[in-house]
Amino acid sequence: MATTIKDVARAAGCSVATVSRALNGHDNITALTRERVLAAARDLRFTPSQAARSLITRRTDTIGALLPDLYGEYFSELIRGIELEARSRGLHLLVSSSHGDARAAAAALRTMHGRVDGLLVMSPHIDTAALAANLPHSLPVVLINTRLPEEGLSSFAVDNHGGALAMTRHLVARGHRRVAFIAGPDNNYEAQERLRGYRSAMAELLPGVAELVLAGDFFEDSGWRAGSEIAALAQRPTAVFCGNDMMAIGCLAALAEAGLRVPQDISLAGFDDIPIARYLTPPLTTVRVPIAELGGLALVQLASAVASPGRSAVQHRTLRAELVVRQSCASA
Amino acid sequence: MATTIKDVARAAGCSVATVSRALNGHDNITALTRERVLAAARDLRFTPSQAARSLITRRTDTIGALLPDLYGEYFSELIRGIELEARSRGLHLLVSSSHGDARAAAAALRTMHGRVDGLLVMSPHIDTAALAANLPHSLPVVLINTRLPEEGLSSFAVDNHGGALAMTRHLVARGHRRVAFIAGPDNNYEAQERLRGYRSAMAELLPGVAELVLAGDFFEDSGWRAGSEIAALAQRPTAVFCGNDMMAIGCLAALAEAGLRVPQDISLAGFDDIPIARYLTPPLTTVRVPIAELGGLALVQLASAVASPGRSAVQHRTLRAELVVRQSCASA
DNA sequence: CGCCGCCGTGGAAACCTTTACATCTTGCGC
DNA sequence: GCGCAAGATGTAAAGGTTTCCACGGCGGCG
Repeated sequence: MATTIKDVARAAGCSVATVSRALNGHDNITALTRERVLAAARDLRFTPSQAARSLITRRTDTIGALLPDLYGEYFSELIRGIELEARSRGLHLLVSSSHGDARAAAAALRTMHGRVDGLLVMSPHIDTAALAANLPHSLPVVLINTRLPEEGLSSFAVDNHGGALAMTRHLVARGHRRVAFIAGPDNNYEAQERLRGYRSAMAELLPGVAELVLAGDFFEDSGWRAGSEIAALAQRPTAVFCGNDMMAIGCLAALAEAGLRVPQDISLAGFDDIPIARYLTPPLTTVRVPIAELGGLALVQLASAVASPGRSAVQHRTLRAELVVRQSCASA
Repeated sequence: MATTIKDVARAAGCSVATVSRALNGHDNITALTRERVLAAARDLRFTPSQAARSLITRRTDTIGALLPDLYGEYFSELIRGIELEARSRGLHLLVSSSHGDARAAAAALRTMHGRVDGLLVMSPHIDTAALAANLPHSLPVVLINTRLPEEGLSSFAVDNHGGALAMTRHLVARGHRRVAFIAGPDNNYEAQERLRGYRSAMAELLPGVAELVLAGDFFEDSGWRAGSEIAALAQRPTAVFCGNDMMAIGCLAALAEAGLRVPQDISLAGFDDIPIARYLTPPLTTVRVPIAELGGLALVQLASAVASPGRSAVQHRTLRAELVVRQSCASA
């Protein structure tokens, strides 16, 4: 970055102001001058210092995404949706993961401040106090699947409760009475909502029938462990509803290993409809969550808030989660 | 960002220089003064303007990652490996995807310049001319799985050829003679190397036996299409080696749909060992590529180059790709 | 008891760009 | 042909931080 706008000005034989105007496509400039400047800039391989530029323009053309993790298909999809919209708007993407830790999230939030024009925050961790305390109030923020008492912030979420309700109803409607649920992390808002959906449906449709909830953490491994546990149960459930697809994948492997056929011996359902869900054997019955769309929508909202501060209305949207019936569930 | 270092100085009753020193942990400052400054900064919720800071320090504490895509388990793993190391070094991560287009990659490279201290570039697209022309020579760059004539750049790669060789040999050793290969994109360097490995092994071990190469693009869909094609073949191969795991997943689904059992009726192998490979039914025999490690190593090298420019030696490393035998392959 | 040196602090320059404002040129209308 | 307006270009300030240099005070050593 040895070459600055001054060098270009000297080479083109004009002032730095003219160079700036030529490079930024202002129109009050002669075609000839512009050409000379562009040529000089090209020759010198000049790229403006973003630091100096954003110091004066107060824009970074970058948005920050704070996600709980960057691992697995779910976040991969989310990032894809975000990046796609960001790219089409000429915005850069700064990613950071909090690893489920609210404190780490708060720290990341602080260091992002000043590097980005806006923030996309997904923090399903239920301890949102630290988060709220560190949300910059000078920056547009859009929340994704995050429960925050804060009012003034736009938020996009998925109807986790409704989705879990629908899936549980579906299983019960197909004759299952012993339906197990593999839960996500305790302190995770989305996991709680899905669990709540399962419980509502069970209480509603099968009053008196005991729930069966196994612990999990949204990763494959925990699904595998829960699956093994289920396979060894004396009173084995006829259907297993996993809190997300990743755990369903692990569970499926454990069930197969235990000699159980899905769906003939036991039905299996997931949640999220990650891209590979349809390619499992058997293809997984799950709840479709428009992950990429979720990220895209959030970015669009954020971009508009960044573009016209104060003029873009706060928006709360809950995306529908719809049942996707494939072949991993049979009638009991 | 209304509050600046001046405000803090006024509140703490000292000069901006002192505030700067206190905040940056310099030691030539009284404990009392430091405490006063920190308190003032906390009260005012002060965060330094990164733009101003990096304008003078010439550092952004950010590294850019230019990847072909952000989709799927492979890149998810790669990003995870990168982010983990970046986070532990206090570096931020700016991601961008080129969608396999060399021109887009070049453009992204240009706009990243000035926003980052160093660049991690993965561009398996074989048309590297545009890429090379746009690589900033003022910034440390580390290449991942990218073939570039450029000498002075550190690079990390995976032994795609060796891995494909080993897998093909494994299949032949188990008695397979009709081994199909589902290739990746034509213009992709990694895909080419894997194909070359398959061809070398076939020519070496089964001279005179025809190769069977089907087109693919590294995504599930293409694996599915190739799988359907294979299932319908009169002279059906006894083993299918997929250029990556994603296509293997698609292929597996297609084979199952056609009523073929894996591995009893047909063997299936993949490449990459993405996290879910072991959870497929049957667990996928594949070639383990240390994806996260690859990203991590590249970042470590880049970070050291950034920290001490000119002092860090150029490094070329090829990571071994090792066979992982699971249950998707049987003897012919 | 006096001087030297060190430590803590303040002032100001430097980083590089954008943009408001000033200045100059040129063309057009009267 | 002169004046005015509009358009092109230059000058300089501003943006917020870090750091070099200078300055003042205090302690230790002679």
